[in-house]
Amino acid sequence: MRTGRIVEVEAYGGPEDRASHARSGRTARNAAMWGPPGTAYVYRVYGMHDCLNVVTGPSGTASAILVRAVEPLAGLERVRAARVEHALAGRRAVRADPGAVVARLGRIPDARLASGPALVAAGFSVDRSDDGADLLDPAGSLHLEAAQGGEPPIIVTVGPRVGVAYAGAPWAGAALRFSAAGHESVSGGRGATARSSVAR
DNA sequence: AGTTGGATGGTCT
DNA sequence: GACCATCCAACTG
Repeated sequence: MRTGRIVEVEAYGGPEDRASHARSGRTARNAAMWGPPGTAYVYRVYGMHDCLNVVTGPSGTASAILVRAVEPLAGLERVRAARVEHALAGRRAVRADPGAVVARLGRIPDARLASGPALVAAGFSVDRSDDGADLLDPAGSLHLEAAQGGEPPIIVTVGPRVGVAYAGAPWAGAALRFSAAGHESVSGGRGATARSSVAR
């Protein structure tokens, strides 16, 4: 069993949101976005990375949040093993020298095993076969749970969404990215950078 | 420490 | 045929 705490998300709206996959209306790829709240929307980007979204708006509105980063809480070695498995299944160049990949992944700090949208999917073995899944079903192999409590509280930082400059104003700059301030597991390359960016 | 470019394929124009 | 809701290695300074 792998569990983790979501520490970074981005909000995407329906067809009116020029940065949303729903901007061109309903297609085969984004059909899950129009499902009921709690539906998983999993898409592939840049030809190799899968990303997990959770539908948030009512059926037919296509609102969803992208899960950008997770703090692994349990099953850490399973998460790490999934990262290795995913890497070895991927690029041909990687398969040529698997030892180096395994070594590199072995050095990743626990907190950074799922510190990016594609890393969340890799670490928790989410792929497009999960597209359309009901994340509110406690019996589902992939599902959301309420926080157990006892965790340090999160202070939320807001900012613009990543990688959507093409959308233009006001969508590109809209403050729709929400992350745990100073949290080690948020995306952004280096944990040190993420921490210092909120220092004061 | 910061920047650049390659990998890689589905989707939309 | 262009464009991506990305990641990482290999550069430069």
